[in-house]
Amino acid sequence: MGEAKITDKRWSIDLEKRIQEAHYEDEEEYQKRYGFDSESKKELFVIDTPPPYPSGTWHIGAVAQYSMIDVIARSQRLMGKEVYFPWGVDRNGINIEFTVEKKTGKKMKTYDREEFLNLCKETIEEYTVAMRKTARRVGLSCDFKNEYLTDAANYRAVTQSIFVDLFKRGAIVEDLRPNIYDPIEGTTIADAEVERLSRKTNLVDVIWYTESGEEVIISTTRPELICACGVVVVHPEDERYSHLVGQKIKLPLDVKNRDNFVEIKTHSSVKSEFGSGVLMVCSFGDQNDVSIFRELGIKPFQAIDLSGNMTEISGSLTGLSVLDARKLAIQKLEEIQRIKSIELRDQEIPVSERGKNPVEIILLKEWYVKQTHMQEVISKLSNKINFVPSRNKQYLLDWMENISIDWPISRRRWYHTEIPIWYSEDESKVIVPPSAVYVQPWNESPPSGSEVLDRESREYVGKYEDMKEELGELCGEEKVFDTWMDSSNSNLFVSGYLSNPKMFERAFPTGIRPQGKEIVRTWLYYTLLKSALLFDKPGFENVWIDGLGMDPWGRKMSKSLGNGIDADSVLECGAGGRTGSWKIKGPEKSVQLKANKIGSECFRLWKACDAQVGDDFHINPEEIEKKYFGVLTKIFNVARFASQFAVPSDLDKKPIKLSNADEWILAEFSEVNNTVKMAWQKIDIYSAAQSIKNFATGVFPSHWLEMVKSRLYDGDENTAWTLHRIVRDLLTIFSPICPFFTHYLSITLYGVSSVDVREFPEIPVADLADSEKGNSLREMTHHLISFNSEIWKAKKDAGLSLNSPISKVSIPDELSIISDDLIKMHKLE
RNA sequence: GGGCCUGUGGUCUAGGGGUUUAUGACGUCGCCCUUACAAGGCGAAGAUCGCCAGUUCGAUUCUGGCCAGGCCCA
Repeated sequence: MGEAKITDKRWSIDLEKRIQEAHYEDEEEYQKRYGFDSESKKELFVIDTPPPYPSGTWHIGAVAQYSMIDVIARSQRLMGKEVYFPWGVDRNGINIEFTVEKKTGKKMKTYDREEFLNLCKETIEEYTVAMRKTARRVGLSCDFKNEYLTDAANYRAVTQSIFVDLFKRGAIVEDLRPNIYDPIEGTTIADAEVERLSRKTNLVDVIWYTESGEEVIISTTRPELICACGVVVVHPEDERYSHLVGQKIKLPLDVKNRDNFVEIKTHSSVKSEFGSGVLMVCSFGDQNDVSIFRELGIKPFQAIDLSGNMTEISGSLTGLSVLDARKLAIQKLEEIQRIKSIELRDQEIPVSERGKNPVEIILLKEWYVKQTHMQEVISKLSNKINFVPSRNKQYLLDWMENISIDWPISRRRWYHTEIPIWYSEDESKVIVPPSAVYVQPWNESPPSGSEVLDRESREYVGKYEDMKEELGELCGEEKVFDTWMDSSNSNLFVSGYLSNPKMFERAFPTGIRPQGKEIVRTWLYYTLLKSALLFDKPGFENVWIDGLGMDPWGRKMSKSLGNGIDADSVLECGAGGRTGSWKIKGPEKSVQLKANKIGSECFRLWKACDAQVGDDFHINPEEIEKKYFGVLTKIFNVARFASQFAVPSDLDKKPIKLSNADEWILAEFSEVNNTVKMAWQKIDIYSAAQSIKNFATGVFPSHWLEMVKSRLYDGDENTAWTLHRIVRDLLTIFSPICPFFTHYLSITLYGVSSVDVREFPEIPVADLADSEKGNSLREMTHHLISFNSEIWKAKKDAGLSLNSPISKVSIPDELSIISDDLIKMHKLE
């Protein structure tokens, strides 16, 4: 026995930060530790890290989830796999465009396109820096050196190449479909940009006649859209009209190039009490019209053109603006005595956020990925994927059930990946770039190696270089991709698609997709769709779907509720002696939460132990500290205690003769070890964490250590071997959860870091693992626990201190083989 | 508004028609202090397993409805 090698009295946040900083400082060593070798002979395990979107603050729930992804990465390394844990940042999209618009007070389309892109890039870079810092602070073992950015050329090139590939195969089509459009600004807008304004509008009751001559009143605020009416609907339970269902009804105004009769059908969205209870459905008066057209499978008419004027089908209204057309339509209906009444009403009309212009839903030519035919295929392929937890697969299946239209992938925005296509002057041919080359068609000509394809048949026509002259003046596509188009090939990108075919061969399907349940319908689904379209394979071997971080009462954290908790404040709580305090709005009143020390290790331990994967979890810093910092203290002290005894020279070689007590604890530990190994295999963090915690803070220190203390003090080398062997391996199997904590202890005690172990430890006690002998030893455990309790209680009842002798105690038969140790432990006489 | 997921002491969790007077942990409350330990020990309180019906000899467990929270869609 000597001086304790571990001199710190306890784990502290300052110590944690020191270790962490050293860990990340030496890049070479870091790379050696966590880098990825695609040519390794080991099994490759690629993690499709969810690239976070930098938007200022990183949600603590997401950080918690990320720390668990790190646990997965580290545990798989420990299991001997070659793990690629990439670090990516998602930077495409409307979010950053909005941020820049807000910051500068200038709308995107008032900028020069290139200038705006540069502004976005600069701004997003600022946010990215903060995110990288938090990623390290929570201890992620990502490959930071090879950071990928979704707005970088190499990433966007993959998105574009996949587009070209799918386009050639006919899996991507152009089509006219409804979009929200601001006719004054001349741009598509997203749902998020629509505002509602109250205005006075005329509600016109128009008289229609059915084919059998029956009069039907239909109320509308949009009489100019009668020409785009595709169907007239009534509520299925409205008895007043049930006899009309199935009949045809004549449009009351003249139209051109279309049938002037439409059918009367039923739809549950009709409000019978509104007006006459009969609704004309036009393409497109509002979003409800869109969904009725879609549901009933009716082909929409294009009544309004890109400049907001009426198209040919409106007959005599052609060329008029929407407002003028409405006036004329009313006038014409009056002339033919088809107006029963006109009432001025308040109405909420959708306008564009920017121009306050009434928006229209119009048909626009956009790009779509065909997906309706793929549902069965994806469903079958997903049966080959292991979902953790399995029940969360249901989110995916339910979503796929509901898919009825193709996936629109084009957007009229800027800070996104460009759709890589040019059109020939006569629009009959398209030019696409070669694979793995990033292009900006709005800004440049096709690069060398581009191909010319027939726009309709997609057949190869020739090389761009050879055909330059005959193609005429090219028109580069100005539209960009929906950002899910980028995100949905993250697994391909990180698995080496295009960049490393040899690796891709081995690494795809990607090892695991970890993600939150809220984006199963987008990220997961679209990724599986692409993997299915491109390779007819499932995208992943495993999909790990976690719940979301909630406030201490289980509510969503949001700015408006004032119940958010900043991730950095929890990770830094306790650093430099600074405590943490959070003022949070509870359901009734504001609550002040306080904690002295948390840090990354405690935070990770909490998430691993406290929240089963898949369900939403409550985040309360006070509880994180109260429940889990003590666990760290306990394990720290076990290690500190062990550190005063010399480490036997060969921990791998079991001493020839071990005492019964030592064999017993080794039998217990080998079972824990097995449980943990199985748990890591099944990506079951919770079970691994629980069994490590229970052993390390329970039976190991309280019962075994107490029992063999005197032998340790007496210099029993075999017991010292048992002690160190268990402590060392315990730190190793614990290292995925608390890497810096275990790194520090293991380096100090054994000179080897537990985070560097690349083979799951096997306790050299095969005869004690899954054997009769082992079982009978483990059978002893509960007898021992209750016997110890009895003695401690007896001493307490007798008013004796625990280290004073006690007499007249008989050791139960079950414990006879360790009676010597028990006598010493309790000073039995 | 629609679909889906979840609902076990204050918190997290095990279980899954009767051996259940419901598992374990943390927290809480007493009492005591022992040489790694502000996770030391002993003890106590605390749950009609969200609510209501149904199936059944029997339901926390199965079915349906409702309620609450969550996610997504509109």
